[in-house]
Amino acid sequence: MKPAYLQVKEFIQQHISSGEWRPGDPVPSEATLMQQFEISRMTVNRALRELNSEGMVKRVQGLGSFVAELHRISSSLHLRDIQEEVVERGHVHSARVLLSQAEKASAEVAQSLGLRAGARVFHTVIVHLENGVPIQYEDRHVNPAVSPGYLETNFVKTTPTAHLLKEAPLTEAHYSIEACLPTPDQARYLDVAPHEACLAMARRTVSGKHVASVVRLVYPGSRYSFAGKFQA
Amino acid sequence: MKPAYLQVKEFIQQHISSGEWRPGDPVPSEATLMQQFEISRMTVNRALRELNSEGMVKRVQGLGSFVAELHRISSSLHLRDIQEEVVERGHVHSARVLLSQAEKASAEVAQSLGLRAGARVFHTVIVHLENGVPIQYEDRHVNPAVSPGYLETNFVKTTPTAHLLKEAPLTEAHYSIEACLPTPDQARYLDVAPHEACLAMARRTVSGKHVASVVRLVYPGSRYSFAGKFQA
DNA sequence: CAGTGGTCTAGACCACCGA
DNA sequence: CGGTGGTCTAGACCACTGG
Repeated sequence: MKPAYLQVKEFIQQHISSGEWRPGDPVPSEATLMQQFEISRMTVNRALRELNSEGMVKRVQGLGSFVAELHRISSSLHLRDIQEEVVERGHVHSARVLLSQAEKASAEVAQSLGLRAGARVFHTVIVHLENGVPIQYEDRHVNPAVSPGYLETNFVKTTPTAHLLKEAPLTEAHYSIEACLPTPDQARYLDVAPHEACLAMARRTVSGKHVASVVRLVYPGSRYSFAGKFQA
Repeated sequence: MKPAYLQVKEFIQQHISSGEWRPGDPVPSEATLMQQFEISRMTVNRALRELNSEGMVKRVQGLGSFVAELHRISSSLHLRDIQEEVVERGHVHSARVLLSQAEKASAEVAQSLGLRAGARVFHTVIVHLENGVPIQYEDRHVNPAVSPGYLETNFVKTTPTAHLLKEAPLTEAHYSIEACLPTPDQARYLDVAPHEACLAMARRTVSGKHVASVVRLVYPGSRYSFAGKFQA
């Protein structure tokens, strides 16, 4: 037997996704559902509370519960480690380190990392391969305050993403996905034509009070896509 | 005074994001937190249950609650109507209908829509503009069973997305984001150079038992990006 | 076995809304 | 005012885990 709160949830979801209850329509009140299902109010409350936090219904104190506007169908992207992703597909991950050094930050990099221009930062450029085929060009700048030992890491065995996640639990990350043409360097190391469209993700990760790292990930357009599922 | 369940949530979140409790570490049990906060078990349970559904902790019956692995930081993309999006930015949306007709489905389209090859489908191609500048080329095929009156819609005033959302509440949608070069047609109507990289989203929307629509949305790489925030 | 989370109840008090 | 949701309690029974 399914839990009572789940039965209530499914009952309501069914009426919504069948189109019988339209966005804006009132959902039966807690009192009504209590009687209908012969269960306690806490149980009904849980069902409605969860539907609310899932964006399925909207609740207003003193007024009632209503079917939510349905544009709110959403998807969750996850911040994944490229190595983990490749291994999960049953393939072999390898990496080629093109650069790994300390530098003085340019104005732009300093700004993104929340440091003053000219501050010492770590810079790595790594190409990730799946079964020997290049799939990601990773150009990363790291805040030394967050990971002092960053450059001593063996980036063939562990990725910067994995290392930084372990070093500094991150609290948030901003990203932007865009299309671009590869730079000559990127084209060479990703093994794509100079005019082939590429997918790029720019990402800034924050750990506590510090910006941990800024990175530009470039993927060959012909060999990579972000896929997912929106779900009600 | 903040609700007790929220205080417990924040207490735990603080210990996690400060790095004091690492991924895999056990979180205090319900019984412990009951005593510590002098509140009932239901309240503690709610706090932990919500943290669990938010991906912050992982709970195992019979074992305990643990700090979740932090790769699970995620972002929520929303399925938005382009018109709504433009208006929200305080700009003017307009549209140019390049094609709007019934057709016999090609094998590929029929497959995506879950119909037999040669079945009658609706096909629209529309360019969306923001303040007169083209930003999206929308090539869409619609299942007539889901929206029989689709072609009678005035697509200058309302978008296919808005119309379909209203017509058929959707239950899920699959998407894939990739980089591509524009076709000659797309380049012309989006007003981009033939070699400029573009961003494309392929999307298949499902309403109940039917596939409602398949669409390919092409954006000029220089004028559009998907941005967002991962959050713990 | 003892400890954990999963679920549920019957009642309670409060804040908010509209009439 | 009555109806709504927001929160909380003290207890209960169950299923699962480990030793």
